[in-house]
Amino acid sequence: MEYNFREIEQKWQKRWVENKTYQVTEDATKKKFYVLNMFPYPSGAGLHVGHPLGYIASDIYARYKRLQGYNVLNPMGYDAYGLPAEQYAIQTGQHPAITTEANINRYREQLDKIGFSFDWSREVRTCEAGYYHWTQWAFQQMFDSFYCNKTEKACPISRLIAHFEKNGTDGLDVAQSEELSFSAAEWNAMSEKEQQEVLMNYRIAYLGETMVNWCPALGTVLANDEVVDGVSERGGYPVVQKKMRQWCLRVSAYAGRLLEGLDRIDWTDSLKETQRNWIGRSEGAEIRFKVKDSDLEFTIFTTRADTMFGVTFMVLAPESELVSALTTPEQKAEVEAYLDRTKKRTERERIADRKVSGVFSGSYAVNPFTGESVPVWISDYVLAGYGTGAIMAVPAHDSRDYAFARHFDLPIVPLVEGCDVSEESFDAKEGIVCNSPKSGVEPYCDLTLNGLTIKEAIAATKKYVAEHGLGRVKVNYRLRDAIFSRQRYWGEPFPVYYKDGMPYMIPSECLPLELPEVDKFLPTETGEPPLGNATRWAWDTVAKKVTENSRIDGVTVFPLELNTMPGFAGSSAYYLRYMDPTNDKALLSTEVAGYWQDVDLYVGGTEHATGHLIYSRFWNKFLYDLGVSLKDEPFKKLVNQGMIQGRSNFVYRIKDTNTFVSAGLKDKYDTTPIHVDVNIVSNDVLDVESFKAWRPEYADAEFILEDGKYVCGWAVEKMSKSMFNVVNPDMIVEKYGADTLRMYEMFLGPVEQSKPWDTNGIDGCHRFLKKLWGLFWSKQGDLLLTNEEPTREELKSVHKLIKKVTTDIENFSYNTSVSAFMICVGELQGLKCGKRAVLENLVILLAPFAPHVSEELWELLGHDTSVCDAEWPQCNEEYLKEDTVRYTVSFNGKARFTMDFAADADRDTVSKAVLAAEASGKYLEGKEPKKIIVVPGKIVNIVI
RNA sequence: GCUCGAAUGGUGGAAUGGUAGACACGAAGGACUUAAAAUCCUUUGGCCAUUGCGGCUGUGCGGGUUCGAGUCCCGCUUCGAGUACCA
Repeated sequence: MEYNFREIEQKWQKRWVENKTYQVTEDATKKKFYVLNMFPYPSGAGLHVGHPLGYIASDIYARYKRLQGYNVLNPMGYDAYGLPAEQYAIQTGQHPAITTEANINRYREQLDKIGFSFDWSREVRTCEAGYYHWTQWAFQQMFDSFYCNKTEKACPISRLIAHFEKNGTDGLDVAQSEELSFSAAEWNAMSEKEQQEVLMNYRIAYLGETMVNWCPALGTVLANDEVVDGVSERGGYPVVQKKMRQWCLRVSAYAGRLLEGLDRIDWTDSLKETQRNWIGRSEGAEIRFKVKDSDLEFTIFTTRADTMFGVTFMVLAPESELVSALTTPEQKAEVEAYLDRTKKRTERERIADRKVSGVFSGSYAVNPFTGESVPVWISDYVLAGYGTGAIMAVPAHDSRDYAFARHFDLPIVPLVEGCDVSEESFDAKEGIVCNSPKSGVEPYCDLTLNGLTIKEAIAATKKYVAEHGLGRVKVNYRLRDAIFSRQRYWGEPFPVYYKDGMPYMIPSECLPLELPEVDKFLPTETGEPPLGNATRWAWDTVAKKVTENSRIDGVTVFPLELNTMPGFAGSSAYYLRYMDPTNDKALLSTEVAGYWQDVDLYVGGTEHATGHLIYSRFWNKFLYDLGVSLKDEPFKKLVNQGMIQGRSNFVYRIKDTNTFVSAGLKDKYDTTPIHVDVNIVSNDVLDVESFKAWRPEYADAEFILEDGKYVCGWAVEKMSKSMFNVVNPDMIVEKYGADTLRMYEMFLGPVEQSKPWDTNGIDGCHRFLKKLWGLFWSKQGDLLLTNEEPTREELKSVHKLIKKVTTDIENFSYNTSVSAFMICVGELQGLKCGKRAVLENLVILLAPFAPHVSEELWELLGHDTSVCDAEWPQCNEEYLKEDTVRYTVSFNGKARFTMDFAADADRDTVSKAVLAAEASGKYLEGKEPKKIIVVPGKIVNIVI
C-alpha cells in the first residue's frame, strides 16, 4: 500500500471544512488557550517557504494544547492596508481593494494547502469597514481621554475640563505636550476654540505641531520605526525633517508602564532589551540656569548632576525656541546662517557626516553652583526632541562635548581623580570626584563633592538641587509620541471633521466612516493628501452623514480629515477582535473578553520589536484603562521565529564566452558567477537541459563538467526573486505533501533561529512518513494491525517518545521532536510492531506535526472521530527504567563522580564498589570515610 | 560606540557539568533490478593502525574552577541582530 499523500491530504482538508473541525466557541466547561500569529500583509508575491515557518510552529502548539483538552483559539486574518497596493494603484489605476482581495485569495489558497487548524470563521481584514469601525472608535476614545500620572491611567477628558473649571491648572499631574499654567477664571473666559486648543495639549490622540520624518518621494510622513538609516524602510527613499500639524498618540505617557510591564511577560530577553532601549528610561535632574544680565532662564536635563563643577559651556538645539531669545544682535547674522545650513541637511546627511558644527549665541549662562558665566552655543548635536533641547556641556566627561570643546577651543575641566583628558573624555561613571569645588577657589555654594564616588556625588547633587529649588529630579524617556497621520489613500480614514480650524469627532453611532472613492490615488495638485481628490468627503452634522464637498458651508456641513491612519493602527488590537469578530455593538463583548482574556502564545518575527509590539502594548493598555481589554499586557508569551533565508545557486561563465564551468574547476578559469534558479538545481547539480531552456541566451550554452555533472556553487542570501532562490510552498506540497513540508520546516533547526532553506534535506522527512505508513501495511497491502499486548521494548520506545515530544513541544524544540519520531519509527520497524496500543499513541503524538496522515492512520486504527479529539498520551516512567542505574557519588554531600550499576544491585554491592573506587586513593585524599550512605534516589554519600 | 546573541564534521544541527557529533542530508561501497526509480544494508570528525584489539587528537583562541568543561567563570577573536549624537 503506497503512501498517497495527495489523496490523504485532500480528503482530510475537505473533511475539516465540512465538519467545521477547527471552529471554536466560548465553552465555559473547558480551559481556554489563545494562540496567535502575527497576521500577514498579503503581498503580490504570495507566500514563500519561509512565511509558514511560524504558522506551522504555532499550529503544532495549538493542536497539542487541543489534544490536552484546552479550548484553543487559533485565528488568522490579514493586515490589509499597506503601501504596495497603493503604489500599484498609482501606477495602474487598479483600486487597492481589488489588488488586496486578489492577494488575500492567493494567500488563502496557499495556506489551505498546508493544513493549518485556523478557525477561518473568525478571519479579520483591517481594510473592512466592520473591522476598522473599531480602529476609528479606539481613536475617538483616545481623543476623548487624557493620561493621569497620579492614578497612572487614562481618564475621560470631561474630568479634566471639570478640573479646569474649578482649579485651572492647579494641582494638575497629567501627561502633556507642554506645561501650561492658567487659573479657573482664565479657563472659563476662553472661547470654545481656545479651550479646544488647550485640551489638545492633554488628549491622548492629539493634533500636534511636530517635527516629522517627511518622505518626499512617498509624499507622506513616517514614524520613527519606519525610518532606517535616514531613509524610508519601504523603498529606501530619503527622509527630511519637517514641521507639520499631525495626529499624534501620546505613547510617551505610557512609557513607565510599558517598561515595567516587560518584567511580567515571558518574552525573550533580547526582545525585552530591545524594547527597554527603545523606551530609554534615564534618571537625572532638570537644573535651571539663569542667563547673565537678563531675566531669562532655561532648564537643562542631565544624568550627570555630579559634573556641575565642570560645565564650561551650554548648548541649545537649533530648533529650540530659546535660540531666538538668547541670540544677541551682534551674533544674529551668524546664528541665522547656521540655522539655515542645518535645516537644509536631511537626517541622512546629519548621520553620514558627523562633523562638529555650531555657533555662539552671544549670551552667557550662570552656573548656579559656581557663579561662573559660561557661553551658550547652538549646535545640531543637541536634539530638540529629547529632554529640554538644551544641555550643560562637560567636555571632560562627555565625548560629544569633548569633540565640540576641542573644535572650538573651549576649556576642559576634569572632575575625576587621576583621569587623563588630554586625548579623550573620561565618560565612565566610576572614580573619585575632585575639583568640586576647585581647591583655592572661594566656594560659591555649600556643596562639596570631592572624595565621593561618582554615584554618591550624583545622588548628593540631586538632593541638593531639589532642596535648594535649583531644579528637580526627573526621569526622561527616549520613547516619543507616535505620529499617527499618513498622507495616503489606502488606510483607515479618521472619523474627524474640521470646524473653525479645530477637529471634532463624528458621533460614534455614525461609525464606521467609510473610505471614500477617488479617481486618482496621488496627492492633489495643491499638495493635499489623496483623499483631497474625493468629491464626497464632507460631514453633514444635521443629517449625520457624509455628503458632497460642494455643500460645505462651515455652519452645518464641514470638511472631513484628509489624512488616513498608519499601518500600525489596524494591527494594534486585532487580537482582541478575533475574540468577537462579528460584534457590531462593541469591539468585543465583556463576556467574550472574560473568556479569552489575553494571548497565551504569540508567534512572529523580531522585526516588529520597536513597532507593532510597542504600539499594540500601548493600545492594549489604553483599552485596559477603558475596561475593554481585561489584561494589562496582551501577549503573555512571545516566541520569535527566525527568518528563512534563501540558498542561492551559481553557475560560472567563462568570461566573454557562453561556456559554463563546474564549481570544482572554476578556479582554473576567469569566470563570472551568475545566479541560477534553484528550482532547476538538485543537490547542487544543475539540470543542464532545464538551464538551456531557462533563458534564450543559454540555449546553446556549453558546459565543462566534473564527473559528468555540472556542480553549482551556493551562498546564503535573502530569499528574493532577484536571487532566483525563492522556493514556493505549493511546489513542495505538490511534490512531497503538506505533512512532509511541515515536518521538514520544523526539522531544519530551532524555530527561533534564522537559517537557510535547503530543499535537499527534505527527502529524509518524506522517507520517515513513508516508513510510518509502512508500519501499518504488509508487503501484500494488507493491514497489519493486531490487538496483541505490546512488549516491554515496544512500550519503552513509544513512552520515550511521549516524554520527549511533550517536553520538546513545551520548549519549542520541534527539530529534536522530529528526530525522536524518526528514531521511534525506526525502532518499531525493527520490531515489526503492528500493535494498536503502541501505534495509537504514536499517531496522536504525530498529529500536531503531520495532521493529515495522522487522521488517515487514526481512521485505519478504527476510530470514527477526528484525531483532533483524541487525548494526549501520558508517559509512564515505569517503562523507561534502564537496565543500569547511575549513582552519583558524593563526599559530605558534594557530588564527585558517577558510577553505573545494574538496576537491581543492592546497597551492599553499591557500597563495596564505591569503597573500591575510593581505595584507589584518588578521591579521599588519605582520609578514612566514617560511613557510606546509599539512599534511594541514586545518591551515594560518603561522610568523612 | 553601547546592548544582546552566536561560534561543534562536507552541510543542517544533537548533547539536566558525566561515553561529543543524536537525527537528517550529502558522499563512498554493497544488495535487489536488463536498466532506472524506489527500497534495504555497511562505512562516514581528523590522524595513525587496520593480520586483531585499538591508539592519539578533537566543540573559535588563551587562562581558570572541577575527579570531570562543548556546557560554568575571567580575558580575547570573529560573525550576526538591535540601537545610535538620548546629555
